[in-house]
Amino acid sequence: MLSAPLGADDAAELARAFSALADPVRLRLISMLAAAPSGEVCVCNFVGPLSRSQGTVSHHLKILGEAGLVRGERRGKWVWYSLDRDRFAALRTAIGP
Amino acid sequence: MLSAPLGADDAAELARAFSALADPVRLRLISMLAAAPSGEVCVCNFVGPLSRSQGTVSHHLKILGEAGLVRGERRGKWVWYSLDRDRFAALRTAIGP
DNA sequence: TCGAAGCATTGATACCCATCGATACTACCA
DNA sequence: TGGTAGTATCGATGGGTATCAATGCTTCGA
Repeated sequence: MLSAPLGADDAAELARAFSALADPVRLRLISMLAAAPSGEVCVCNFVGPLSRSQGTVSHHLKILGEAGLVRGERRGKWVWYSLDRDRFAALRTAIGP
Repeated sequence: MLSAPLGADDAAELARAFSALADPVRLRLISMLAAAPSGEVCVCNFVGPLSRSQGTVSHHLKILGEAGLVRGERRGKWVWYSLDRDRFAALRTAIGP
């Protein structure tokens, strides 16, 4: 983006990606995932620290998943989420040299 | 963000910055500024290519300015806008290693 | 001094989204 | 086969925002 003009379609797609980062709850979800030693956090471990209902947390995780920033894996009753660091790298180059 | 947990206040501030990038019109404003040889573009040169009213363009430039991503300088009847590349570098490190 | 051009601001409107409570779905266990 | 716990989805609601037309403000030239 910082090195070439942007068409309307490309701009819309990139805007959707940044929209996923434009919420404090989602940024905290990401930072908690980044700080987890195992790289994974189960949904039940998000609800308390974020002071949001379980439904709201699930909603945010879905948005991050649709943006390709996180992915979830079901193991038994729990769903464990982790970051897709390649996706973050791609976004970083979009606003970088 | 990818290397440390995020408090509620820090998350809110970072979310405001990404909110400024979460709009296709603003992303195109940024890319037009980045592509300009002189690094500057006057407001009147944004209106046509973006297919938005002058008031709407001014609105978006204000939001980008409040986010610290662009700044405007009045010269005569015209206001010339340019990027703050340091601000972009700061955002880049927020989502990177 | 007056008019015109460039830009910013305002008020109104339509649309999107974060949030919650309630409910449905899935997996495990007795 | 129920019952329970974890997760996802749904419907409703309040707040935010992109957009435009209209208006106000600033600067320059006649």
